[in-house]
Amino acid sequence: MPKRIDHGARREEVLAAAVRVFARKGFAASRIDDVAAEAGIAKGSVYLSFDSRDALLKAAFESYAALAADVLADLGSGPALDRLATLVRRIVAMLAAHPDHARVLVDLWASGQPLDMAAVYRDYRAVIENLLRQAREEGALRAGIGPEHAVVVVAAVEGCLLQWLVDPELPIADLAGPVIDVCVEGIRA
Amino acid sequence: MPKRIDHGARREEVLAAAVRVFARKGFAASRIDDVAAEAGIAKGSVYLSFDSRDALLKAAFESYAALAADVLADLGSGPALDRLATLVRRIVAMLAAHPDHARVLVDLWASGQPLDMAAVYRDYRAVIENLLRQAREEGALRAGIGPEHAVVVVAAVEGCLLQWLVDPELPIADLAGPVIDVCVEGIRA
Amino acid sequence: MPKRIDHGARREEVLAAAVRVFARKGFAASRIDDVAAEAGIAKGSVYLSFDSRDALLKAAFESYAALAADVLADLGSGPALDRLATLVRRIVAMLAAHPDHARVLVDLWASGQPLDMAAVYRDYRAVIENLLRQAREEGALRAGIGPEHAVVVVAAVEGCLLQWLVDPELPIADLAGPVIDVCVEGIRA
Amino acid sequence: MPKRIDHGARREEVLAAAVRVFARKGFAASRIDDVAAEAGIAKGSVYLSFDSRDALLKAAFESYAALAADVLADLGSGPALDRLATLVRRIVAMLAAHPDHARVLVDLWASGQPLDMAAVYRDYRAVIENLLRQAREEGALRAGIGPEHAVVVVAAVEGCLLQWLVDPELPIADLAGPVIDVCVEGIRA
DNA sequence: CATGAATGAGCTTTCATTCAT
DNA sequence: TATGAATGAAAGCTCATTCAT
Repeated sequence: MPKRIDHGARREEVLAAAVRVFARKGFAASRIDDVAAEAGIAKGSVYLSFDSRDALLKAAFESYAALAADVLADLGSGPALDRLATLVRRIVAMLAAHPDHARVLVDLWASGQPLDMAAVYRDYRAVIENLLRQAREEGALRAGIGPEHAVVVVAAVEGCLLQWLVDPELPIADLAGPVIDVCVEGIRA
Repeated sequence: MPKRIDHGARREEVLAAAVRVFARKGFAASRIDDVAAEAGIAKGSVYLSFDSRDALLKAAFESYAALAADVLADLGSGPALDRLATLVRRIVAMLAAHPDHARVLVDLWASGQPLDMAAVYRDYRAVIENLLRQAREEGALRAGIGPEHAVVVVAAVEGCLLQWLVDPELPIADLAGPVIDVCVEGIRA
Repeated sequence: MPKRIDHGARREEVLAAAVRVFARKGFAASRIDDVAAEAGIAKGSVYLSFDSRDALLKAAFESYAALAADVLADLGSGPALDRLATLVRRIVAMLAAHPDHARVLVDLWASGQPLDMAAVYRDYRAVIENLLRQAREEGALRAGIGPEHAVVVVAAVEGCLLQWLVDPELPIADLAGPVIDVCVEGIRA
Repeated sequence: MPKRIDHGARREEVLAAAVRVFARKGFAASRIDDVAAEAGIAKGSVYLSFDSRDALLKAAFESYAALAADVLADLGSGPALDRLATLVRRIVAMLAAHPDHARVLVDLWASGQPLDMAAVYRDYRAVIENLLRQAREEGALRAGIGPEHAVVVVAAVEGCLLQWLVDPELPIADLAGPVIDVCVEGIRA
């Protein structure tokens, strides 16, 4: 077997395999053997890239967090509520484009502490709070709506994700529109 | 330990203990020993009430589903959107009143087992679709909003729940208001 | 529930139930619950008649040993080889008449020490050695045959039993004839 | 512990250890731990070679069946009854040479599992039926004796085995002679 | 580096036995 | 006496992790 040139690349391959496996059977039912088989390497070799089974889940988390951070960054210019609509569309598109990562989210939610999911949602809300603050300054916001409603916008998107995860029949990709109808158009002045 | 008279009552006690344990450490990390200790009985005695560890999770699911069904039933009379607001308030109140059951939800979402969470959300959406249909008939609905936005309303509530589960700092009990602001008032004609 | 008058009778009932259960599923797979259910009493009540699960097997052994002893006793009068033939017929008839007891024999054979199966076969051989000794005195025995062939006669019968136990298709009841052909007629002078 | 090259060899070692343990304490009382200790490996390692405890018993059965098949094959030429005598001698020699395998036989008899001991004895009888048929054609058989007496010959051997298993004092190795006296010489014309 | 045999802690589940009623 | 809920010691099996090759 040839020696590995790029440790990082192998790590990515293994992680990708792990995410596929976790998505397929759930983290709890996923064995290191499964991940190794999916990656096409030996069980022990998984440990060359990751310290433990939990480290794989942590990496999957970080991988998702990076995806999410990408989406949250650089929303362009224009009216704040337009940027909010763009944000919603992008998140939904991202989830639909990475169904395996999305599926792993339930395991991340369920996995106790050491994964700072709270921070992910805190950042998420912070971005939207900012948009709402700007929309308020632009006078674009209906009375009674303010940054404190960011949690509801996040909820609408993540709640759609959740329903899709629980019931794959639900067409996640088509849900950006309805969410925007309610959470963007519904709060417009 | 004395003889039990009521098998059903003991079953409820064990289930309640299990739900507390699952809420505290997550289902994956919960041992039958933990449940037994929490219930104050011997490990083997858990099996007098439940066939297996998985059966405990299933029972927790059913227990939650019953709670949810209660909330969905009997929304009173009055304008449909008022009933929708009531529904949202009730669900949030129910979740806040049963934080342990709520915490177990992530395990139910993550559980690969045949728990039919999908049906729970399907029923949930169906109730709201009806309310939206009635609101439409009452002429209470803004243009562009219809039964197909039920998924967003469910999402807003479940998404708040999710954020709370992931970050217990978030005051779930205070979130009914914001959700109603957006998802009820925001869709009003 | 009425109180028991006759402890011994209840003991017999339980033992009979146990023998049926052991015959049906083998001792290893037989649970105290099974025996209790078969006897129509509660699990704990089995312990009123027997000290332990092993005690049931021991009792089954003693029960069989008594059956066997009965057959060996009182073979009537007449030429020794005729009595030997009678003995063989009786043993086979006894086994065929008590298939449950017979089936339990394999568990008795397999069950290690504290059951003195060795003594049963020792007694068995002793009786036949006596018959062969008498046959010899009667001049009824072929040259080269003597009391030391008792083990073979016992073997022929028990070997038939064994084949029947392993393969219930085999008609045990019809096997006395062939055994006598070989083991009685075959050793006649 | 170093890496194993030959999986099959390790399997044989574990099986041999298992047979020794089963012979010593009986299958019912044999723990996987015991087998592992006897084999000098860790408990979990037993499962690298065998799927379950029952699989060990099945393998022991197959191992014995192979031994038995060897003995039944290739009885040489010569008069059928001489070959029958050879067969008896060989079986007894085989049993005496493999006392552990022989001891496990009672567990195989008692095992409720689908081990098809019946087939072993069926084959066994078929071989002897053939020999008796040939003896008949050779005119070597006493009147009244025929292939239907094969069961008795098998019984005589297996019955000796049984008595030895139940009472190890009995000198199995010396029993071929008496069996032949009765079951071969006794049926000769 | 890569491998996969070996390990053994840990977990679920079973069930003989006890004993309060 | 009769009951069966309660117990808890066992035991089978799994699988993350290690490490000799």
